[in-house]
Amino acid sequence: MRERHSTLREQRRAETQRMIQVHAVRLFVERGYDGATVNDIAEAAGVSPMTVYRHFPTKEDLVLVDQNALLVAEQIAATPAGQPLVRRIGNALVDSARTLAAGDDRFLLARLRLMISTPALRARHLDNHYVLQQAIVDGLGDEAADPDVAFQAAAAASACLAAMHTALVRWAKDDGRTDLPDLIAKALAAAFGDGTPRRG
Amino acid sequence: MRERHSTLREQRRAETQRMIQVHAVRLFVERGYDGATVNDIAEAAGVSPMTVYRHFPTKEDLVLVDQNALLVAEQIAATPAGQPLVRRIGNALVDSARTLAAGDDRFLLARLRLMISTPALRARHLDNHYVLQQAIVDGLGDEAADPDVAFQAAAAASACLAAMHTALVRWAKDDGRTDLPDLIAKALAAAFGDGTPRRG
DNA sequence: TACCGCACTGTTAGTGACTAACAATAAGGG
DNA sequence: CCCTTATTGTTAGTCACTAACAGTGCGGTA
Repeated sequence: MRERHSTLREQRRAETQRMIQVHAVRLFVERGYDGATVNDIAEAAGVSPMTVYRHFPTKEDLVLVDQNALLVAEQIAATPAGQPLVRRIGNALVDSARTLAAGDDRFLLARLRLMISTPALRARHLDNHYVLQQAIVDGLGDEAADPDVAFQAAAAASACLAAMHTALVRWAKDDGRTDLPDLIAKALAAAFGDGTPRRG
Repeated sequence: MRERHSTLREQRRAETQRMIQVHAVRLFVERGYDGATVNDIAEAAGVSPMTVYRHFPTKEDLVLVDQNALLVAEQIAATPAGQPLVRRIGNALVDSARTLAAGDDRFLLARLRLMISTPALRARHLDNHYVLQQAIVDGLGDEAADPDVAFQAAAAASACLAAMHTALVRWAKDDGRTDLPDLIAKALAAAFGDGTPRRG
């Protein structure tokens, strides 16, 4: 069989991956992103440097890896096509932030702070938004069959994501005390007009 | 004297810098970004690799270096404070694009295509927008004294820049045939509402 | 239970981006 | 003409990242 594969193997793999990332973020926080080499992280995690690279293709991925990205694209594609794009995308972002903020907290915050303060990480993080934007437009499918519509959707999506990023920065600056979904809603409102996306 | 410095020295420096960048972009287009090493570029430009690094701190800068960035921030700060932020920023972006498109063309297009297709360059390019956003907010000065206003301005600015980036991508895809300022205006309209940016 | 395939890991050697430190050259100002 | 200094070249080194090969243990199979 090819399906229904390993359980113990997958567990081990996921565990070492988690361990590597935890030690990486810890060292980055302690010494700064440039102050900790991949070899340091490997040693701290008790694995070989090569193993680190097999789990995280680049050093940046040690901070950036995160699965909730594509979730947003699906969420948008699932929303009814009636409302304007910025509202649909905005609502999806706020909702996904709600589920996101429900999870961990300190670890996410530490990673986010690293992403904001380290230029290389910040750049990659913003590029992920670009990729996500493409996914959003692709997820619209037939709705964006017309190139002009696709272009408008891309513009709206990237604008929404950028506004959300501003909220993330603010959230990190406030040490996670403020409500993230609310903050995102405020950022969207500031960019697109009062009360446009969402309410309540 | 420290001021009113060199003329010949500055000319030589600017010339070698331009030469390095021209050869770099040419080689990147020919062989791809990863296909041309900094040593290759140095050899092509007839300088030592170290000289390349002194003019362009990173390999990415060989494509990204561009002075029209800060121009936008000044342009926005110069606009009257009456209208809403997205409109002011949008107008400034359209205007700066107008002056930008008046200059060269093929070289700019080649660089832009590299920035879009190469993940590392695309990431850095987007990060430049982040830096520019900060500059825009700082340029508002007293207007953004209130943290909440500054936050809203940041959200609006980043959203505008993201929309502009979408226009740049489209422009590059159209091989520069369409009118860039017009395309940016369309992207802003798609994101922020029909007609000229914003209302209410 | 014994066997075999494959996922995971470690080791080694290498490339390429980037830095630090020192020496040589040439432009600018007095 | 002399002194300062900006610019460049050279060397040696660090670090992120890759390719290739070998060892080990899990997973299914006979």
